[in-house]
Amino acid sequence: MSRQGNRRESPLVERRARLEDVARLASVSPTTVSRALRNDARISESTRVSVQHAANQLGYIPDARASSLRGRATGTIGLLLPDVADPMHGQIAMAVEQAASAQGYTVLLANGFSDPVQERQALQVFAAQRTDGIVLVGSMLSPQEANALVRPCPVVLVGGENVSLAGYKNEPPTGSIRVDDIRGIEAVVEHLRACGYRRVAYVNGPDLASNVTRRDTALRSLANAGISSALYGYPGGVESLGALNATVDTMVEDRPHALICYDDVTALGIMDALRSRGLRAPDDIALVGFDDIPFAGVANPRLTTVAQPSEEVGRSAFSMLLAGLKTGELPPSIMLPVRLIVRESTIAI
Amino acid sequence: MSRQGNRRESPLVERRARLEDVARLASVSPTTVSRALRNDARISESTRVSVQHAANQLGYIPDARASSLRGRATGTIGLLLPDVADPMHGQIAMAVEQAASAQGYTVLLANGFSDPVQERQALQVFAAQRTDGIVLVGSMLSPQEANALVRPCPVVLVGGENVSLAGYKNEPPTGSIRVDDIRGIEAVVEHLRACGYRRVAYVNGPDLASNVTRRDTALRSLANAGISSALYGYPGGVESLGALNATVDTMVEDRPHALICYDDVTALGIMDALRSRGLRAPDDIALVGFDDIPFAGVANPRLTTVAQPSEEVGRSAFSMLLAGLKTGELPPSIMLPVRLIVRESTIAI
DNA sequence: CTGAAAGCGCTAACAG
DNA sequence: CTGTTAGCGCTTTCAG
Repeated sequence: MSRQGNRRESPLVERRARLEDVARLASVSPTTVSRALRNDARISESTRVSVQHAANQLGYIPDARASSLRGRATGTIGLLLPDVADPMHGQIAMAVEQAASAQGYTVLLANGFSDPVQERQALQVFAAQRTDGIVLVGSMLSPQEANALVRPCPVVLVGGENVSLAGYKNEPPTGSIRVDDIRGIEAVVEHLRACGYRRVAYVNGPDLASNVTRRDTALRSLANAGISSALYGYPGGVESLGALNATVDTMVEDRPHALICYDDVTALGIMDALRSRGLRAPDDIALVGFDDIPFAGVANPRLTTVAQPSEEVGRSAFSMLLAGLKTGELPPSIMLPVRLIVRESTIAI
Repeated sequence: MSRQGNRRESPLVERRARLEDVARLASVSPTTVSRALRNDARISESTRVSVQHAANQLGYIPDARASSLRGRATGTIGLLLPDVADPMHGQIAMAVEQAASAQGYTVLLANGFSDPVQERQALQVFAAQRTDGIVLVGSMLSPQEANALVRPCPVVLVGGENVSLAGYKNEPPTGSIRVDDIRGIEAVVEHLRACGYRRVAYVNGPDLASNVTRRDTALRSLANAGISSALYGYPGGVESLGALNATVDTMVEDRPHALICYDDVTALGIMDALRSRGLRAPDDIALVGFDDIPFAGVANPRLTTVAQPSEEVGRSAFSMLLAGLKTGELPPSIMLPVRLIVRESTIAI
């Protein structure tokens, strides 16, 4: 009975079946069981059936850790994003998980909360778990640091890197996915110009590449269009929808004609704060968001925004990772298109 | 050099450092390294320091699979919910992950999409990964089946079980978390009664315990209050916000005074559909939701709803699981309180 | 305080 | 077509 002979035969605490238990029940060797269960070609049909039967009878579920230890891959990927509770990130997470599980991969999830310390910890955990690959969304870490932390595990970057100075300009040529923030904002500015707004402000987001790109593009395009511009501070994420007061008070004084907000969550929060002060979009101040989260379309007024294909971002991230896993090299970076959706929060004046 | 002697000394492909590499560099045995790195009490300070140094130098990250294989626990938990992209589930997921990682646990995420087949697969994956415990949110499976699939892994149930006939009445006395749907809906009905609405309808949700409880309670309370009631079909989740037309057309004909919706997502979708038809809450039809997702408070009109403590649900789920892991027995089931939040979508008539 | 040896559950060589 | 043997990287007895 091999090395297992000293194991208790009638354990008081329920024990999971092992390969050897199945082997014994089916009267074959563990190797044969292993092969039969994985549909190895060189196992006879009759053996396979009896092994399957024995396995079912015992409720045998192979230990993924043990097999990955001997084999190569773990069949797991790590997903690190700022906050799954955020609508945009939630959609990306959903899509990544869906794509991954369709290919037999399991997703380890971690929230970084835009905190470099927490992000590093999460990456270390992924490394310790030996994930086959990692999807990193909206990280505060430089691609270099992230890669170094988990090397040689491939990492796909979504939404660019931390922005210190010109850091965001030299994006990696490979394994990175971003959305066309520049064209999106350019379309917004053109739309606002066509509407006739002469004083427009940008409402800042967190220190991520996407925000910097959107802000810089907005300010530049506005200048090019001869529209006067201003900049407001970041009022906080989805958590603090009611805590925008300081920023909004300033707006009420300045009374810009239109606001380009970093994202929809920000725009919706401001829309509400404005309403509390008796102001309504688009009549008093026009409002534009970014992302097109599901609630943007049912806000009142419905929010004009730049739609980004969040689910496709998630799917692409996983398939890029999968390609990297198979070929040993990550595919070239891609830029996903966005689309201006004009709704009710902007109007020609 | 022990059994590793046959390994390539200069691997072309970068290799992760192993315990043995650290041991060699620090001139101690692997055992000592293992103990030093885990701060075992019986290692001298000097040894510990030099081992730490060697480990850092090599960028050593212990293999969690290997250590869990020899030891007992994997330090992972499985989280299965219908859809992380849903605001409510996203918040729960966030809270579970946050609580888990604070205790050194890693979360495996899976979306079940309210599909029993996908839920079973996900649970099998968790079992294969040997998660220490599982948090099951809004599952379609019976607690019995779920437990059987992953036994002996403890599972905490959130939001009750599949509902076939009276199935939801005998909830497990242990390891289960739910919110007080009954009191929530009773408060809603009382509020609507006080407002003076005489014809109220309930808008159905998916076949989950929470929906059945809310619906049954609504219908019963309405009858008790002498208010005429009706029932509308489930118009779909967050995905199909624009696809409520059939249901809404019926409403426009029937013209109930108020609608109690299964959840906020439903209510917000209906609010928008009503607006498309020129009807506005609360003047034409009053609207009540459930959950108090972040966007409920910034809708226009702001949505009257029953607030449930989603993040606390997530935290409680994890701490209940943790307690179960430590004591070997899941704590008694708990019921979390809810709170009616009256906003603008209902008003006294 | 430290080390040698024996596995955790499984799969990948090698035989036959 | 099937079985035997040796580990995957780590921790844990059991000896010093």
